[in-house]
Amino acid sequence: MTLLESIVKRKETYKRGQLLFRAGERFDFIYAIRGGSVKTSVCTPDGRVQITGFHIPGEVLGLSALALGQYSSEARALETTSVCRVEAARLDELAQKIPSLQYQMMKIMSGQIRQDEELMLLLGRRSAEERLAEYLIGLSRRFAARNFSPTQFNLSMSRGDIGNYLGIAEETVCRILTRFQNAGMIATQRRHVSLIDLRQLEAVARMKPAA
Amino acid sequence: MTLLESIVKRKETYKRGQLLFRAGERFDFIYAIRGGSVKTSVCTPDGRVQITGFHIPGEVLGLSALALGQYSSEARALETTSVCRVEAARLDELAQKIPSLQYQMMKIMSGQIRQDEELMLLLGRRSAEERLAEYLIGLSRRFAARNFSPTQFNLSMSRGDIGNYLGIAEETVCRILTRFQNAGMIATQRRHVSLIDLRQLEAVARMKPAA
DNA sequence: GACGGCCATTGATGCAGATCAAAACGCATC
DNA sequence: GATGCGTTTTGATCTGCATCAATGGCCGTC
Repeated sequence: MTLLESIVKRKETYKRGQLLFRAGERFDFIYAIRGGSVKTSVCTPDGRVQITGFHIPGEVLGLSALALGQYSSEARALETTSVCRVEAARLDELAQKIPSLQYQMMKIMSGQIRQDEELMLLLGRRSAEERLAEYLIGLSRRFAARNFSPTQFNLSMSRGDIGNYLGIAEETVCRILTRFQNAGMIATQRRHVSLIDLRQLEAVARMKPAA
Repeated sequence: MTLLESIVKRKETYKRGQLLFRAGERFDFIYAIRGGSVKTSVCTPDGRVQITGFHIPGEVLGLSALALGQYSSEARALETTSVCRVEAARLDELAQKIPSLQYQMMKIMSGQIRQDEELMLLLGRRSAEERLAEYLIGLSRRFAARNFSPTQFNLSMSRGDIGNYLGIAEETVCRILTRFQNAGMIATQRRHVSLIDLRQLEAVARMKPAA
């Protein structure tokens, strides 16, 4: 990633709500996020949408387009976001020059698959409370990894987005957040969240009898 | 894939229920399925399981292990299955000799990501009936691609497996299959399925108001 | 060919979470 | 600082599907 960045200097910024790419479009670029955040989503022919991920700086978007030469999902900025854009056509060239690049890309994709598997597990087998607890913990970890506070952060996505991502209704997200708050596990005010009792949150995320 | 097969001749066979690899194990091999079928699954610390895919001949397993050097999921034969096993350690060597190999692998992974996104859409946003209809249609397509009958086939997985994969209960799978049968869309007897009215099935898979 | 285990099917009941409805709040614009 | 819109929150009701329970069918084993 940092490697890519050092090679290709093409930067772009997107404002909240702007599209980076949409599903079906020709695969021209991969995107490395430098600042801000992005959501990716897929949709059914009849218009229902599933958000497949929220992406923060340091992550790479667009590689799933490789197989068919067109993007499989759409990507939209959640806030003002700056990216580093790399022409897909130049990737082959670059890979020739930098042998480790292809390996890096494979690692990224491999990691994406792993992450998707986790999400499937979440969507298929867990209660709404577990999903939300897991979600908050996951965010906390990701922020920690970027040297931000793991216990105090701002959500760049709406309750509706969170619900969609987790496969639950917007209202249920609110209700459960309230429940967590009453239990003294978190505090929220609008999009700002404080995780107060991470241990208890983890207990919620991992409880329930076996299947 | 065929490329791989031509290079590395290491073949193995597994009987119904045998493990190819399990989650957390060191990443030693990738597997190309030659005959039979395999299910892959991930699980929560507390033992709940989510099946992430059913795999048929021509498909490659294990690439998601690349990122962390260990398998993220487990793979188990659904019936007698023969595979072509390639040492992970040799992949780098091979990639040096055959430039297109890495590209092929990336394509496979990219395709896997795409497929996972579809499954997430399925798990997150669709009713049990739609899921099952979609599932049958998907199987039909895959069989057709391998020059098997797209309307008559045997399921190598149990109702329980199907339910787990689709995020619904075993009993619900049965009930809906019965419903489809009563509606004249399919006929089932035990693991043999005939798709009678594919058009109607497609209608079920894609209906319902938008979100 | 009878026993035992697994898988499939069907029925009855309960609940988590969707959906519908409406109020309260924050934020941007004028 | 009033207006209006999008977001969040809370309440009431409804329902799809899980869960519990029981029976029946198939297949392998002795």
